[in-house]
Parts: sequence; C-alpha cells; structure tokens
Amino acid sequence: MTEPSAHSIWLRPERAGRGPTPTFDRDRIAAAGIALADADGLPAVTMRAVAVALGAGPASLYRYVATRDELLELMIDRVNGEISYDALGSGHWLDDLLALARQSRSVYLAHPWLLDATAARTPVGPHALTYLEHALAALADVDVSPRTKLEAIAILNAVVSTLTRAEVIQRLAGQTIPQWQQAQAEYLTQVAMAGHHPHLATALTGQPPEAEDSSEALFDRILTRVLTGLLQPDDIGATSVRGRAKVEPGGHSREATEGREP
Amino acid sequence: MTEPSAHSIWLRPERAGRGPTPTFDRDRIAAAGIALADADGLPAVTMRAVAVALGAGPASLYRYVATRDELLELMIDRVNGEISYDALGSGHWLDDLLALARQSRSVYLAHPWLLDATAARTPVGPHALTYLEHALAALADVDVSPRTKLEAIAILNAVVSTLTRAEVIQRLAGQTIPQWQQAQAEYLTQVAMAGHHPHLATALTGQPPEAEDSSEALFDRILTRVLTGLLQPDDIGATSVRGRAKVEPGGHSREATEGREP
DNA sequence: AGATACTGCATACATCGTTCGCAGAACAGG
DNA sequence: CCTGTTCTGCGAACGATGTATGCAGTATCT
Repeated sequence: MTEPSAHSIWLRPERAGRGPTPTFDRDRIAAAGIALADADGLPAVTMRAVAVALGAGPASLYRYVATRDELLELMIDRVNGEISYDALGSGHWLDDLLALARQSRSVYLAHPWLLDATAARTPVGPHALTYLEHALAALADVDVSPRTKLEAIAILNAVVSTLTRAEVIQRLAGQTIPQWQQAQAEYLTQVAMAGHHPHLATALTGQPPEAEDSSEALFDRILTRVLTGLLQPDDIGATSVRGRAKVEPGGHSREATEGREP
Repeated sequence: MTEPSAHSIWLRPERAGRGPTPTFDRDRIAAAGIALADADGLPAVTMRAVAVALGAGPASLYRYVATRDELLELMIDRVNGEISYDALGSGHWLDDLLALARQSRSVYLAHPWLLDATAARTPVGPHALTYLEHALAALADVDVSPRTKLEAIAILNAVVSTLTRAEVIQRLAGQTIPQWQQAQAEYLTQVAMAGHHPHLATALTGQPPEAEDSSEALFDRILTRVLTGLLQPDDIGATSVRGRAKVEPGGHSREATEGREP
C-alpha cells in the first residue's frame, strides 16, 4: 500500500527524522514566498525565485513541497495565521462573525495576492480550519442546521473577498494609473452611452465621489445585511420573499408575490 | 499618441479592412477554446492547442488576440452569450434577479471551467454588460442608490459562483473519486476528531445525505435570503452596526435575530 | 500600378514547473 | 565504531508554455 493519501501536504509529516537535518522548514519557505508575493505579486512567486531568496538551489524546494500549488497552500495558511480571535466571544453571533470578517479583510488588504490565490481554491490548512471552527462557534446558538451554517460561512467568505477585491482595485486606482483600467472605464462609458444600455448609463453617471461611507462602514453594513438575511430560521425564506414581510403560517406556496401593489 | 487604449480587446476593432481576408474570427477562436475547455478543463486551453484545433499554425492566433488572457476573455464572453433573458420582466425585481441567477448557474454548470476563469477577473465583455444592464433594469424600481445596486449585483454574482462551485465539486464527488478529495475528507475528520475543533466535529458528523432539498431549491432559497437582506432601503442597516463599538455579553439581543414585527 | 497594411506561419527564445541522479550527512542497529 | 539505510541539497536537464520576430504573400486604397 502506498502512503495513505500523501496528496495533501497537511497529511504529510514535515519531517521524517531519518536523514540529515533539513536546512529550512515549511514556515520559512512560506515566509519567503509571501515576501515575494507581497513585493511583486503572485506571478513573482516562482520556484526558482523562492529558492534563491532562501539561498538554495533551484530544485531544493521539492524536498519540502511536492508542487508549486502546495507552496501556495503553505503561503495561504501562513497568512491565515495572522488572524486574531481576541475580539470574539461577544455573545452576539453577528458581532462575532463581523469581527471575523474584519480580520479576514485585514489579511486580504495586507496581502492582496491572497485574493488571487484563494480565488480558485478553498483553503483547508490548519489555520483555515481554526477560522472555520471559530465561525461555527460564533453560530453555536443560532437555530439553523449545521449545513446552513457552513453555507453561510462559505458565502460570508465569498462576500468578504468580493468586497475586499473591490477595495484593493479602488486603492490601486488611487495611486498608480493602471492603463487597463483606464481602458475599461473608457470602454464602459462608451458602451453605456451608445444607447442600448440605459440603466447602465444612469448607474455610471451617478454621483461617483459623493460623500461616501468609509470602507469599513460599507463593509460592515453589507455584511450585516447579507448575514441577517442568510441566517433566518430555517423555515423562513422559502415561503416569504420579502424579508420583512409577515410569514403566513400554512402558506406554502413559493410565489413571490407578496407586498406588491397591483 | 498611441492607439487609444488598445489594452482591451473590446476596444480593438475585430478587423481593420486592409489586408487579406482573415481565415478565422474571434468567435470561431473562442468556440475552439471553449470546446477544449469543456473537454479537458482550462489548462488544456493553450495557444498551440487552440491553433491546431483550428488547423492553424502555433503563432497564428496572435493575429486575433494579443495574449492568452484575451483568448480567455473571448471564451468567457461567448458563453455569457448563452444566457437567455426571456424569463425577465415579471415586474418583481426579486423574481427577475433569481431568473438571471439561474441562467448564470446554468452557464456555470455547462462550462465548469468558467468558475476558474472568472475567479480572478471580472468579465467586462459585451455580453457581460448586457447581463449587467438587465440586472440593473430589474432593480429599476427598487429605492436604493445605484451604488448599492451595483454592489448587490456583484455580491449576487459572487454568491452564485460560490454556490455553483460547491455544486460542481459535489457532482464530481458523485461520479469519479478524485483522490485529493478523499485525502481532504480524511484530513478534515482527522483534525476535527483530534479534539481541538468541537464545533467542526459536530458540524461534520451531522446528517450528510439526509433528505435535502434539490439543488435548485437550495439555490433559490439562499439567493432569496441574500438579496432580500442586501436590498433593504438604504437607511436600514447602516445604523445598526455603528451604534455599539463596545460589545457587552448578555446585552440586548440584536434586531437581526428577532423578527421585524413591530 | 504602386504603396500600404494586413495575413498566415515557421522558427526561435525565455521562462516556467518538474524530474533525475549523485555526493554526502544524519540516524539505527549491531 | 562501523555499516547500511534513508534522507538532504542541488546541478543539470527535459518538456511545455507564452510570446516575439521576420518573411512571403494578398487584399485594399490612392
């Protein structure tokens, strides 16, 4: 039999104490990759670059990591370790989840490449599981199925990354002037003004730099709405479309025709 | 002056009718790429592979596309063209947005690589703008700021892709047995049972294959909750979070957990 | 007709992830 | 202490990929 699923790096012991003492360890390698990514983005994290950053030969990393993807997983999990759980335990699940989300946002802002790294994969490293554990703990007293809780957390993470991505892009637009974005703006207005997209046009010609809330306030407001909408008791929501509409007991029709004037 | 932002393929005319008649066009190239991606996933879409699929030389594609990323944009926009807007115009914004979301889900399910392709980038092709236009049209009568509408649509898309990704993964788990997933499951239970993650353990040992709703019902239910939560009038939800920088355990139950009845 | 500006394409290059094989270091057992 | 085993670092190389370049030919414009 082969080793039971060495397909995940988290199941493989970091050291099998037989041979010579390794020069590095997973954490140092992850740190080196993170430094490169912080400085020059994800594409700068190549096997050779990380190797020379560590003062090692180009192929030495493969003693610690089976593939580049595993290196990225190491990096992801290490920055997930920057999350603090001190502000939790308020007794209010929403406050706790918001605190978690803010921590997550902080990590994204500190390491923007994390947005791209986690876009395709779902992190499952130890720190990610710790995060998940705390999120579930926050929801311990909420009366929905575990399944619903996991869904809510997954969606929460998706919304956090979406909001933070928008924030990062907007921040980039502030200092540097990426030409592709200039092009996109030009193209967008051009299409919108062509006449076939009236709603888009009005949406874009709205008040752009108006007195907006701070990013944090916006972040909290949206997440609050999403979470309160998501985590209603399990039997609500399937029958009532309008969140604040009174739920008629016995009304099992899924018609979304409530609260509308004929 | 250089050409005004030829950085986006959508700003560049497909043909500048000067030279010989091109053998292909963007749509055929996109179709070839889509066929490859449908069959063998995104990594199978290499410049050479698409070229030989078209019966062309390895470097010929660069007459139509400046980079591989642009080829992906072409593919993304072409599958976005599969969206139908027939079921819209119900007069109920929620129904219309749900119809849009279901269409989006269908496209994701038909072309799972789209999940990876759109994970990092935000599609801005013509069909994506048409989609956005219809989404904004559905929200025309909702009394929130344009900004809020755009946010809601962005989050809607993020949630749709998150849910659909889960669906695709679950579908793959059904037929084939990807070993990395076997490994993940093993690892997850192993960590959960180690004792340090009690909530995770209970969440995982829940009733997995219980009588669940159909995927479509689940999809609709979650999206309904998210959307109704998001698109409350703009003055609600902004004040609820800000009021208390200080969290006290055992304090007032939040208005989110209780119903909205006066 | 000539100039122009495009087309297809073969070739080439740089870079990347990854594999292979070997010399040497640490540990286990006697 | 010695010997075998098992690991380590790593130089070198392989295959694949995205992309640039130059050339021969063709369609359009003046």
